Amino acid sequence: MALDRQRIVAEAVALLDAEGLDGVTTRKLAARLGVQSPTLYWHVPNKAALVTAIADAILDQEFGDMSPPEPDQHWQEWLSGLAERLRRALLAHPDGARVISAAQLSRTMAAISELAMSTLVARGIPLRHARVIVLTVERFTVGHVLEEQAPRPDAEALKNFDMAEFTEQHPTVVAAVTEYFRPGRTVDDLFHDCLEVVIAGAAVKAEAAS
Amino acid sequence: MALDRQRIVAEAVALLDAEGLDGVTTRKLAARLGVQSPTLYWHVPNKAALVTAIADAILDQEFGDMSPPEPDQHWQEWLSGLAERLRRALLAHPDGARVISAAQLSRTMAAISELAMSTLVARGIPLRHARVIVLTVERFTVGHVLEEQAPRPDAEALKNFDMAEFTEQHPTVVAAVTEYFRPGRTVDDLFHDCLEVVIAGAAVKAEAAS
DNA sequence: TCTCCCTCTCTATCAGTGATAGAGAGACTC
DNA sequence: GAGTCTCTCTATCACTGATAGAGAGGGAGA
Repeated sequence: MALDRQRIVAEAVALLDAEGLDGVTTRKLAARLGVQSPTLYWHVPNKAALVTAIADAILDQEFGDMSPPEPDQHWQEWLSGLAERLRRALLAHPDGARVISAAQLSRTMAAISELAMSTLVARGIPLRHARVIVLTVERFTVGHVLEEQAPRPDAEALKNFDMAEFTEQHPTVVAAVTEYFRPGRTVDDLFHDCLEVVIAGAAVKAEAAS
Repeated sequence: MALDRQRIVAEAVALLDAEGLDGVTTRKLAARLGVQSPTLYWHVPNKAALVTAIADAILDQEFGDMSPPEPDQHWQEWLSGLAERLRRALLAHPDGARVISAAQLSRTMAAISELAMSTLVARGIPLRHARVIVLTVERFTVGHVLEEQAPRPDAEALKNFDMAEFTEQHPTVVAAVTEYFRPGRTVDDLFHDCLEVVIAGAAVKAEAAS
């Protein structure tokens, strides 16, 4: 099969899935493609461009079809769904959030912003506020998933970690975590609750502005 | 001067300031300390631990003194100030947000969370909601600064970038950016406006819960 | 004083990284 | 058939985090 940019990126995503972002090296990627690593540089200028391409591929998988809300749908609900989809796209691959935050000038991310801002404007929200709301939702979502995907601390880090001492110094944090994750609650609920905070604020600001 | 962990971390922060996170290598750091690189491994188990230590140092610079709000201060205002301080701490060093998001089990970040959550609880907000609000503010702030500190796209990336085409495909985004950054407006204003969205949502949720 | 041990730094080396120079195979064009 | 363009190769570079193991120096106990 002929080697081209598209096949390189597809294989890079597969490598990302198998080994995480740190495992995506030019040599391993080339090996998977049955080729020597310098060959990749004929098709891709450098690794940063490759990561950006991976980011676009990841987003495209979830945002292949992007559509504005139905006329009878509240924009809050629609925007909330967009954020949930963004999170799903990032969680679908190891280090997905790191990949997106390392990407430079992602086309797909720009398309998402365009759709979201124009949708809010169409609902009568002033452009300035539309931008602020969309940026807030996007950045919160990326920040949140980044934390969700943070690697479990390695053994070396845990050796110096005294749970009893931590509990003593951070009783509220520990209580909040244990209280929050009662049986049946998941990390999805946590994101949903946090997102609700952001969306509620967006509604307040939009109301005040229009 | 004797080499110890504290001096290593201080010099690592200086190196971060001079060259950014990618410039913080064990060799360069050792050279600055007048020592060979393997020596560092006597004092620090590995590079991840070093980065975590840098993260704590960065946060400590801004959060050396942490205090709950005055009795007559609204928690919204206080929490907002906390987020502004967090942002300032991250912006004070190149790649500050990347450093914090790469840190594993930062003590200082935990202390910030503890103070914030306990403060909200003391103001009558249920523990569950206090946690959600604090996490939302923290993750939004890190996500936002991460984007603020994203490197300007390199020349290679810009070569394939057609501004006219981008403007055509993303008219709302381009219009929003140009409209937003009128003379006198800065990136600080953008963060402030986005933060207001989050805090407004927090107020709504806190009100509904208590 | 001699010896042992503990603390800390060293040299040497490893496997792996992104990237470039430049040779060369194959196909396509004039 | 000659020339050129496209793509892949080998060889190599400077650099990374990390480990093994030698050895210098000081303090403690005999």
